[in-house]
Amino acid sequence: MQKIEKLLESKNIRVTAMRLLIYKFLAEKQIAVTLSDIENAFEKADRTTLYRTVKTFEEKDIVHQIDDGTGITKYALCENGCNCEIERDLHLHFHCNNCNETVCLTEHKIPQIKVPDGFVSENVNLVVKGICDKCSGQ
Amino acid sequence: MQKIEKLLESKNIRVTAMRLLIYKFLAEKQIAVTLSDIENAFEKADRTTLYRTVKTFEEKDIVHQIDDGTGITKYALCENGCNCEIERDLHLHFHCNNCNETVCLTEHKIPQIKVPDGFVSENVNLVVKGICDKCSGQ
DNA sequence: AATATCAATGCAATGGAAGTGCAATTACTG
DNA sequence: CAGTAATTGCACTTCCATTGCATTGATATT
Repeated sequence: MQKIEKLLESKNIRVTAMRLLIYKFLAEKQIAVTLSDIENAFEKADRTTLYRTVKTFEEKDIVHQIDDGTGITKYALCENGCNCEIERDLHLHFHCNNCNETVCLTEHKIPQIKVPDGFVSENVNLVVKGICDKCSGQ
Repeated sequence: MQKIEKLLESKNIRVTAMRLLIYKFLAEKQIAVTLSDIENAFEKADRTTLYRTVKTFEEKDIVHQIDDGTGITKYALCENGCNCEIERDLHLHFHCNNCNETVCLTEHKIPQIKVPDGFVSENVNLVVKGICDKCSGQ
């Protein structure tokens, strides 16, 4: 618990009750969550606060944004080998068409993508869609 | 010009002036366009009509949708080796962070993506971001 | 401990994109 | 040419993202 406070301090953002709660919520979830998910979990809090908290986390590389093609932005903690700061580009996400959940497959590296001459690759967003392990009955 | 009519007929959708114009517009553009782009090009026409026309094209595999991470859905014609019908999944798109344009790199194949056991991959969306050939001064 | 300062929060409102219902119009069929 | 079905235009709604401003809360200084 102290660990979260240390983390926030190391990122130079103030430690508040709200931020601790939201961080904990994200940490408990193993999947990427939408703002609505967070809203539902903290009905007492204001949407804007949650929004700005997540945005702050994003700026400070505490969470990263995921665009899984559902049209709704999702967020997930930058840990478990995510290494946003170092290789902030190689995001591999899996979106389940059945349960609609999106998970980060951080342990699976993205193969090198070749682009034509004249193009400069700075960043890769890769979303694989299909059926996740839970839904495939496995 | 007759070619477009033939195409529409072969897809079993009616040939209308609107559809011919929108198709021509998409064909002229070498990049993926948003609904707003189309709106700006056809200011006399109604948003809804344009929206539904594109949706119809999408259903009939005349255009495909692109989610390049800008949060706004883009569309591009399914030609030049796109082969939506056959391998409707292997979309490689390049989004330029400078000019904000998105192009289809259909000639560049996506390498095989491995997913963990229990996950079933049905579909892959890959967007590479960076600087395009026009903007790199090349 | 009181206060000044700046950040964080809550409320209200806005904007943009996506989507729907319905009436009017247009295209095809016989 | 009439009838049917699809297409178009208008109005409206919904949902998510975002901003302005006043208020509350936290940190630093005295």
